[in-house]
Amino acid sequence: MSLKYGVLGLLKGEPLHGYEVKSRFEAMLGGTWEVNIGQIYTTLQRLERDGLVRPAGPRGDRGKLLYELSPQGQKALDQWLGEPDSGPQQLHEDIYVKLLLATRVANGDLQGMLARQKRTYLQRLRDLNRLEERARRDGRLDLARLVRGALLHAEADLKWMDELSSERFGAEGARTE
Amino acid sequence: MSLKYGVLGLLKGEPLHGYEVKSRFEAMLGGTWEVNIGQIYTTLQRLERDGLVRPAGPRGDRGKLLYELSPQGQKALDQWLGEPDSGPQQLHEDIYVKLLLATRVANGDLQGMLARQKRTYLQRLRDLNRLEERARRDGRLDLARLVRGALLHAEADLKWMDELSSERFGAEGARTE
DNA sequence: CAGCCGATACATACTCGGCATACATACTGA
DNA sequence: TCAGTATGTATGCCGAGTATGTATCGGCTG
Repeated sequence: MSLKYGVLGLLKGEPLHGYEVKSRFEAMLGGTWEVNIGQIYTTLQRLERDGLVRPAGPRGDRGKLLYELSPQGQKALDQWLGEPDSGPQQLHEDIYVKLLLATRVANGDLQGMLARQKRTYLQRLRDLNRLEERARRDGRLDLARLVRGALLHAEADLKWMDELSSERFGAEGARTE
Repeated sequence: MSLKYGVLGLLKGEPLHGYEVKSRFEAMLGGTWEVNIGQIYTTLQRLERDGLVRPAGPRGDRGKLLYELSPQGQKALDQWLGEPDSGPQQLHEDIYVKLLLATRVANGDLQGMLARQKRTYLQRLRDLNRLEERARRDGRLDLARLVRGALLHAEADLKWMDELSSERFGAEGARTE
């Protein structure tokens, strides 16, 4: 999502060039997020266009161009950090649409779908647990905290699936016309 | 997110034109998702380009163009419904980046940030509860099920914030260089 | 009733940001 | 010299929003 502020945050403190922004960002996320390199550069260009970052000096070594935070960039970053994250609000996610369509279209195999979904979440739980363990082993407590959040989400999803699959489904409420 | 399959699913059974796809979609989501009209048409064009839908007859009334599902579209829809949703996997969300940056940049006001975030989630809980109640009153049990999922997520987020704010934070593990 | 007016049904075009692929080039170490 | 990595640019798709345009319909007013 918002590479934009990630980049701003990394630039706070020391100027970096594009490629290094990429590696710092990925390191910060503990390897859980491989950023596309092209995206970094377009993001930097847009940030420059909007006056939030600026080149710190002329191009160096092999075309390397250091960027630094402008005062406005500083301000924008602080503001973003200061306001709460609204998250992907509401029901704008694939799983919701899939559930709705499954009840009205594939009424037959809804239980199967729930079971598959459940298996998916279980797998995620396992992955996240391994990730958390690794983060702690590496002394990356900050990362472990993030993973903890993701774990809670996966557990919530699992619980949801359990609730759903213990309901008896009918076509109730699935009509819209 | 994936309007694409939402559109396919709505087209299953009866041909519709763009504007009506929009209203059906929004009705299906119980008014929690106002779709952009332009997006519907571009989505339909792309689906036609990819052979998943096709015009059902010539343009009618006032330029109205009915679309219907092609056999391939049918197949694509069934496949999508059959596979589990992978969800926004990993830690690619704003809140994670924000937390990381907050610990390493704004170490001072992390507790404040957590508190604000908690308030945001509480508000969401209230909103979702109202929404669920309304859905049940309207006999939209399918919708209520979705809202239940969103509620569980919000609760998980809240729990996460509680865990975090009862930790004592240091700069441990926040270094990457 | 004529005529106008605002709402809504219906569609297109344009723009921007996110994200991915592909490509180019220089350096560096085996 | 060959593989890999550091570093950057160009290009294109898709999601999503804004703006615009036309036809119809249900009024309200003179």
